[in-house]
Amino acid sequence: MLLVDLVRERFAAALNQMGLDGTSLSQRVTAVRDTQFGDYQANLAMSLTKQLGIQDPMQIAQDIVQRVDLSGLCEPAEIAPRGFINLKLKNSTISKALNEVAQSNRLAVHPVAKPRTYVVDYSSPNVAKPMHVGHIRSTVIGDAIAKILKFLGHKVITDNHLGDWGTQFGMIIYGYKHFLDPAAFAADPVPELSRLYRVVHQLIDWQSTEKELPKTKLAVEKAEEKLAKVQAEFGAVAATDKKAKRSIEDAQKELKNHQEKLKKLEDTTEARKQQPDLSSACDKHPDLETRVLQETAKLHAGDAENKALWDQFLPLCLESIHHIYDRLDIQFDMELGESYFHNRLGPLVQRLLDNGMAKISEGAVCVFLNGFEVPMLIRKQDGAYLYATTDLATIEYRVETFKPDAILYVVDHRQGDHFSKLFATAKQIGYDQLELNHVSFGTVLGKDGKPYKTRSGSVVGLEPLLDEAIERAFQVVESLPIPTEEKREVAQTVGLGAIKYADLVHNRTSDYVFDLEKMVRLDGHTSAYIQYSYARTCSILRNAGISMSEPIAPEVDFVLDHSAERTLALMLLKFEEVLLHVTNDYMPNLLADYLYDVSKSYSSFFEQCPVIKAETEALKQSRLALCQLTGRTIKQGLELLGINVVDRM
RNA sequence: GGUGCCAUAGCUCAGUUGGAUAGAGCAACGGAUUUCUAAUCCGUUGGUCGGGGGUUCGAGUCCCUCUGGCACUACCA
Repeated sequence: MLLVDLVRERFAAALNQMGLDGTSLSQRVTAVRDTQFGDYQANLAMSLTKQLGIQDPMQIAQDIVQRVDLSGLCEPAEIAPRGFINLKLKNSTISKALNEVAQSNRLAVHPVAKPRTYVVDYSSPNVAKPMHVGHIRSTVIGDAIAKILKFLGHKVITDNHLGDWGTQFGMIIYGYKHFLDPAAFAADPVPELSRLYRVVHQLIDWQSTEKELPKTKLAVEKAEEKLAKVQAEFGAVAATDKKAKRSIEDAQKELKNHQEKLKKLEDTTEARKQQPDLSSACDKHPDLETRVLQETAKLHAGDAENKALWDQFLPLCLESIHHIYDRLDIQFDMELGESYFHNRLGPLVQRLLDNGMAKISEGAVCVFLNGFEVPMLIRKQDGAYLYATTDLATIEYRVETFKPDAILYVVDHRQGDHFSKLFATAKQIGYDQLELNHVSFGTVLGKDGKPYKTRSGSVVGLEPLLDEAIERAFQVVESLPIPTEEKREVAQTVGLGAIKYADLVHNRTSDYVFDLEKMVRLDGHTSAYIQYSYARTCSILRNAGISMSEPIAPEVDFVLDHSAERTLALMLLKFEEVLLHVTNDYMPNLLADYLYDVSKSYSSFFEQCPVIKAETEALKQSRLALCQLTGRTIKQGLELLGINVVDRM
């Protein structure tokens, strides 16, 4: 049981005596914000003045404190101005709780009383496209959430819902048929497939630029005219009339937007001139986007040639992305891509038509939703199925197969609209008991505050980033007096941890600026600092001849006289609460923050409290046990974030 | 046009169901080293929490409004 709940129980009993709802009110006993006030605070009195008809919150606080029995748990409660009740745990309470943690092989984190079944859908890249920095977030956040849920005793199925059936395959199939470099393909097929993807993508981009250019020029002209008109009409009164001023500003803004777009298109046109070969290919393959869609449609329709190419390409692509997952040390329970659900789409749509859930509108099959202006399209006019169709079929499959209580989609926030419609559709067609949750996250930005791209505008590949992080870590480790082989291992662990931690420590809903230099800096708020703290716990235990895994005694009498000892001890006891808190709203950054706090508390303890040279044997035992518990907590916590530790670094 | 998200220290970011004097890291400055790992610790400087209004005993947090930014906006995924 959580320490805070022990305290709450005592308050609940006292509040019940007063004729109040103790169970719910006692939730207002929480850890203090500011440790100068103690360990816990009860913010009850000031909110009960009306209910109790007593004006003075201090008097209510008095009443509560007189009734609450904290014996054997806390020091006598103190009442502070404005009715705060401040609590301090008895050191014996902390010592007892620490012993429970020490004797437990899971740090006294209890399996949840009501385990749920979760399907966690994360990473889910399009396999034919090269993986880039944007894929880190889904992968790392999803992995951490799944591990934490599992550790808490939930049943968790992780699924990498690969994009292996979409337009991108039409693109590489088309590229393969027209732009293949056979020698390159024979030598190493995956880079050649990536190149084909990029070529086709480039040509399509150029063609849409061609189309957009005249339109945009026209739009700029129109915006200029509009601005002139508005200025003529309102210019004279703009200084005094807010509305007039606003009209002019809007017109200016509109013009600026169109001008910027035009500039971009012109730049693209200019860049195209630098590549005459590709440019002429562009002319030879007009309306490429349609051609690509046709190749995709043929694949979906079972065309023998395209299916054979797909069968040839897919294993190659999978091998390539698995190589990255191996490096990231990420495993999935399943990898059922979109292609897996292909055969379910037709029957699903037919069933929804038959039972009246879906209707045909303008030749497309739609599910009309309450609260949404536009319906969910599940089959196009041309008979092709959509992303949404696959998603519904996937829900259907998951419910049939796993009977989950919840499905989590760890996908970036730009797909929020899609998911709210998807979930509404699912609910409407009968999945109303299922928690469908879009665990969304923000965009990875470059230092310019725009989505992270290279200078030339292409996305940044994932592997070079991993290489660089590991290389930088290696440079730091270089001087350590350990074998080269071990240095490599340390660099690997530290470099990878740096990238994962930097991603996890940010609130997932925020955009964040990707700054490799900062995250591998190895000081400040980084994983290296936490890993270093772990290595220091190992070092002390090593010097004392004690193992990390075995409890050092059946029972330790923890000495908590030094404030650094006490702070560290309380920090260690918060582990379970933090994990539960993480799963409340699927926020792994709370665990990342916690581990940093543990490390800071440990560093402070390390500076001030000699362990092996402690004044007495009893003190030494107590401090050794604190080191061991710190090490175990950090190791377990980082593991739940998908980050490893090393014994020395 | 509509919908959603965001705005906190010079920079990058935290901030729990609304709680006491708003935090961390980096940067800047000043200290600590006969070391159980200095990849460390201790201290100083730094804020009208975008503006205004409201609810509340109490608002960075909830509501309204304005400003600024981003995203999404049915036959792509």
